[in-house]
Amino acid sequence: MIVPSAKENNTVQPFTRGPSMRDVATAAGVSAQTISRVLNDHPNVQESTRRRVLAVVEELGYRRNNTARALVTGRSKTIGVLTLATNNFSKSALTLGVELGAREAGYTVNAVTSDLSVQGLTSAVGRLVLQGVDGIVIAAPLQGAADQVSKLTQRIPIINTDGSTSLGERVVGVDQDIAAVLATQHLLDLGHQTVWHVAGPQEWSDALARRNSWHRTLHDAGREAPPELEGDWSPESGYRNGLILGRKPEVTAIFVASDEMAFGVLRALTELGRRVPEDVSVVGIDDIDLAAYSNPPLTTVRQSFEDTGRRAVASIVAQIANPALVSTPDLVAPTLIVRGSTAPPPAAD
Amino acid sequence: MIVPSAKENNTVQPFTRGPSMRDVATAAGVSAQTISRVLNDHPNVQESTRRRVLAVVEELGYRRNNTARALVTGRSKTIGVLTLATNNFSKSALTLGVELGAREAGYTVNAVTSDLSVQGLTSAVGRLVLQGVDGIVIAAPLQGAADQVSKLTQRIPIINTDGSTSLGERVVGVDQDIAAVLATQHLLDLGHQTVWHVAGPQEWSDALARRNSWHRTLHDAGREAPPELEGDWSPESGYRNGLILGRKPEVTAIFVASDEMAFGVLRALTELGRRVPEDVSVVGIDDIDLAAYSNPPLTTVRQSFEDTGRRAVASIVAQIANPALVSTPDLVAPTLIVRGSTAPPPAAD
DNA sequence: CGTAACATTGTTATCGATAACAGAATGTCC
DNA sequence: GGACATTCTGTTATCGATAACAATGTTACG
Repeated sequence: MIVPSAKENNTVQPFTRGPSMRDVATAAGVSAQTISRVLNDHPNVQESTRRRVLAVVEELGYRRNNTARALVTGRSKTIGVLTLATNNFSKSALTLGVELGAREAGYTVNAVTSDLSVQGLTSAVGRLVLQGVDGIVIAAPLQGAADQVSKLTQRIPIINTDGSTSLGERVVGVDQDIAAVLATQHLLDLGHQTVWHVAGPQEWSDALARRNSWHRTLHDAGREAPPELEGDWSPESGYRNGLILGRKPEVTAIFVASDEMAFGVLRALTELGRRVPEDVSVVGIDDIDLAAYSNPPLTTVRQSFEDTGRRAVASIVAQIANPALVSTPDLVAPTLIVRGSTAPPPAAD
Repeated sequence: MIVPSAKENNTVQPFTRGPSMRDVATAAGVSAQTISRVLNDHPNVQESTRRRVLAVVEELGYRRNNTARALVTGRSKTIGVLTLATNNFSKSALTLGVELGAREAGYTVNAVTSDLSVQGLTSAVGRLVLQGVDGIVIAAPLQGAADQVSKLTQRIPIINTDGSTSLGERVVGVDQDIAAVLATQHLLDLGHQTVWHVAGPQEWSDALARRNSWHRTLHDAGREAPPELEGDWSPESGYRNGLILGRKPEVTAIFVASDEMAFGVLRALTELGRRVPEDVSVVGIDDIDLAAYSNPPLTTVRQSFEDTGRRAVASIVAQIANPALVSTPDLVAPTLIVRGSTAPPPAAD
């Protein structure tokens, strides 16, 4: 698809640079420092000079070189965000929130992805550090990589949205204990004897927290907790586990650790001829955009990843401004959204 | 949530810098230039010096400062990607592809989002340019912003994944004509008299191409094209339009311009008591992860946004390496995925 | 053996901005 | 009116790397 252009560029000219601050200074008849002052809104610049400088800036189409600026200030005005290299709703919602929050705070976002390996995570963080980001939002379970990552980021504020405190770093997110209680209790309140659980990958502390909270809620209600199944967040894994659960006649209520897996569960139950919610009730977590449009519409626990991303950035920015700040975990409570996938259990025969 | 730390940091020390190339040079007893040579794999460095340098690098935990490097080389090793500030499948799949492609090519990704306004798009591109990205992938309709954007990016390779050639820039993506033909013809082949269309926002040239191709396909088959409806890519807009179409008894086949809208259509039809696919057939576009798990599973036209993202980066990287390159549009053909949402029309009464 | 070609390393200038300091002009107060 | 603060602007050094050039030492070969 790519062919050499007709007029071959003989002069090796890797790139052209635009006008520099010096060019503007010369054109405006002032020193470069004055240009810098104007552009940085420093006080003590005469109004007439300011106007003249801005006019020349406009005329030359001058744009400040942030690389040079970053070099001398030590600040890149960039925030890094690390996610897994998968495409799911929560990941992209969080990234969006980070981007929006960053923009409002005058930062841009450097996004990297990784797999779950220590090697992958470490190198992903390494890439961010190398790019000189001013702070990092991590939306992935670090696990064994925590040590190496913290070594890399000694001088950089870092925050985790996976609920993990393994790094001792700051945590921003949604209270997963509450989320699981809301889901489980909702099903119990409807009259179900017990609630089955399709958990997320247990290396995610969010998933672990949901599982534990589900278990505790059942226990507190005096119910036996059935063995839990585990998925990998994918709809396909939900489908697989749905087939297993759907074949057990005693299953009447399922709490699925993510909406995307819940879609798979719904599909499996339908294929097995078990009606939702008449025969089996299903609750998800997340409230993805599509949750209201499944058949039946999915009852779920809403957590705003976008908001989490924004709060993560806010926290990072605060710490950049004042490294002496320490913060306590910042968790917000999710809310239950009741739709059509839950109902009382079928009348006992 | 944020409180001042106990031990107040008195010395105003905004940040600490790690060891520099000079530090490594001193420790290794060579010049800084030699360090640079070793780190850049230049030839003509004696094996013993190379080893000594690498040892010192390791020992000091030295990491090269990419900002300084970028300043002098004029290359930031960063690629910018511009998307809309929404969270849909295609956007995040594309971003993921860009990230993966960039990583393989030794680049990182600077992601910005925008709304559809000229002002928003211009400033988003401006932010990327300011950050010194080496190339830009645009996944949004530029429309009126094209002029200003091209002014900003004169010196930077740019590529568009929305099928739009308004900028004269290079285009990478999926052939939307074929996509719409596949969907429409599939429904005609099943015996439907005509095919209704829920289009995407017509400012997206992809959406426009699908609409035109749908129209042409019907025309070529000698069928009357019914008036098309238009959504905004959201499931909710699909739902709204689905309610309209579902109330028309003559509607037996609907081609929806995205899977997410198709979910809304499915939901609306179900609520109206029209069975899919027995009464109405529905085809989407994209093949999102959840498409196989709707009720019924969605027949759709698969296009890999991740692949598009990768190809976009490959093209950008090629042009960075050789600015003299020109390229023709690089479109790949999508494939039809037949699932459970399509069937022959109900027997005429 | 002398010299060209090559291998290896060092020196200096530069990228484009900002910080820190310095100097000139103006204003203020007793 | 003189001492001193204040306002405005310029000069110099610096951030951390690389490019271009220079300077050695080494090898090869007629």
